Amino acid sequence: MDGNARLLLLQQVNIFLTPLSGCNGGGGSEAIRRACLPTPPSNLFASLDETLLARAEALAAVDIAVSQGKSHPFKPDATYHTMNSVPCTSTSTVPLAHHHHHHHHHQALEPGDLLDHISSPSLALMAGAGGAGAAAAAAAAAGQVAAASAAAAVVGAAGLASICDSDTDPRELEAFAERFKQRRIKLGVTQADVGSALANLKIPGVGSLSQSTICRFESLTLSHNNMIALKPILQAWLEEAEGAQREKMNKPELFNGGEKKRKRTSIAAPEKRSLEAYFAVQPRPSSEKIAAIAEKLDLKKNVVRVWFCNQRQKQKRMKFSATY
DNA sequence: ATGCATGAGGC
DNA sequence: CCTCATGCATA
Repeated sequence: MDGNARLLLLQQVNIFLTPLSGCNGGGGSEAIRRACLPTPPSNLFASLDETLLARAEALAAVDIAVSQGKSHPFKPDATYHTMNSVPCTSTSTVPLAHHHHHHHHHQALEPGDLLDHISSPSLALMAGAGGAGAAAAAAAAAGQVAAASAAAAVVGAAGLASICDSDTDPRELEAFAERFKQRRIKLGVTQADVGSALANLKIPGVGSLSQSTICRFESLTLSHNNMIALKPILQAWLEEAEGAQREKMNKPELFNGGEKKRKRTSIAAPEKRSLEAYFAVQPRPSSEKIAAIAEKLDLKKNVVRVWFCNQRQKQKRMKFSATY
């Protein structure tokens, strides 16, 4: 009962100061664009059945012995392509060196958490094709335009002059996220509150969001497109909330009825290490491999499949790397 | 704050 | 079955 309440309170208090949020790195035009890499001609892992799996597990074993710290230089660079060729007012052209905003972790760290970097450095493949479509759809739901421009780069000059969102730049997003959090806290509002309050904005196509999503926005652990899509919405809320701070935002969003407790299967550390090792070798295993892995680790196949999906998603998240 | 999950939209 | 945006349940 009040466990939740306490959690929320903790979240409100969990604030860290921003060292240099004021830096204006306007020259975001040189976004990182790692388009489709030359696909590995042939499947090097073709003969992978027992051998590689075994090796992966061996790696995992070694990893157990070696891994102590959680810090490592690996940065899963984001793979968003900024196909936005709109000549907006985004011309400060001051390519700053990207400082690494450090993503703070909370107090309770798990011992065997993620260490997705046992990988051979050669694999940095990303997909750019499916992203645009899905992003466009998602953006449509959120009432966005940025993704639309990406999906239809050709249409850009056609008839839509409304695509002047000069916020494709990670720096700007980071700065906004930071400001957002600060102001939100100043309003004495929790992430969960923000999420549900969004529905009150009555923006077509925009409903409520969860605490998770707000949190992820603030900590930049969303995809680039997702960040861009959410920014204007959250910005709208922020202004609304600050403007009407004198009022009582009564949000009687009541969900009644069915209790369908979803259960979260927890993958034990050893299994997780193995999965990570497999992932390093082959991020996208076939159905058969997944089945094999699942059996070895004594996990449900679907659990393994979802794990790989989530792992891939993680890799694509907003954790920028230097653009040097 | 994050791990595992669901579902929509696509090939 | 994948990717993506999101969320429930939890550490």
